Amino acid sequence: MSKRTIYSVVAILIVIGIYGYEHFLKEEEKDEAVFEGTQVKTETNAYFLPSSTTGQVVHHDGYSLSYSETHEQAEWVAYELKKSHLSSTNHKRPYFEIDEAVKTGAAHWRNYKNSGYDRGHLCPAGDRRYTKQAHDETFLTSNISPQEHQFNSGIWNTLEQKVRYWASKYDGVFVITGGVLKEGLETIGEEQVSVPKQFYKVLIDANNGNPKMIAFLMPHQDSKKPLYEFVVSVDSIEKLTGIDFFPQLDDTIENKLEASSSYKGWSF
DNA sequence: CTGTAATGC
DNA sequence: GCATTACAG
Repeated sequence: MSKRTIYSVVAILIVIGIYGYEHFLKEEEKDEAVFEGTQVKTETNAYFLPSSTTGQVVHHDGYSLSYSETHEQAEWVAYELKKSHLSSTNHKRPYFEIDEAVKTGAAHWRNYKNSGYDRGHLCPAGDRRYTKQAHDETFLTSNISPQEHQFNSGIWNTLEQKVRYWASKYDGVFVITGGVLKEGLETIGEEQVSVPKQFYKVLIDANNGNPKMIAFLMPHQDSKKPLYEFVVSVDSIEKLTGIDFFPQLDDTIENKLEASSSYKGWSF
């Protein structure tokens, strides 16, 4: 073969490659549009996604998030915890990585180094133990918030374990969680990652015809109080954060469920 | 479970 | 930077 022929073949291959790659990207986008738009709750984790106040929603395989560039962390992380997700498999802790899907640039883990605060998971690693891939995916810096170790390993951990208990008991729950982000918070690191003064968790169990919700709001400090002392209405968290939870629900149902601060139906 | 830190290559 | 080990609530 002459050099010229080889060059031609290479050129053609590159063109085919670029075309194929773009075609592939379009297919991906199309899938996602269908996924977010019309598909209902059977398989999707998009169905219960809250509104974003930042305009930057990122989807991963195991969870979705809305990233706040000003606070260098997610304003919410949302995921479904199915009963089938619960696993006792042990995985080695990987290193935290910058979430490349966050286009404004997610924070580096060095911001947390020697800050005195934990890299506190929002979507807990313990909820994604069913595969190594799902587990490791929680170690993105878009999925963490600075937390006091006493809080993280204390009452927050207790709440996360209670969520796993409910996921098992009610055959799955949908979880939305994050820190309450406001102006003027203490920050850590060069990138100024905000340290929330409160953390929230909102749950919905919609596995039968009678959906139920529960929401928790916790001060950023450990506590010996029982978990139910931290139950609040979803409405109050919406007011605090500006996030609209469950906008896809029928308004009548949404209004009724979100106004309630009762934990009837959730066994502690 | 939730994590940090020290050490060695 | 990565791997291993030790430690703490």
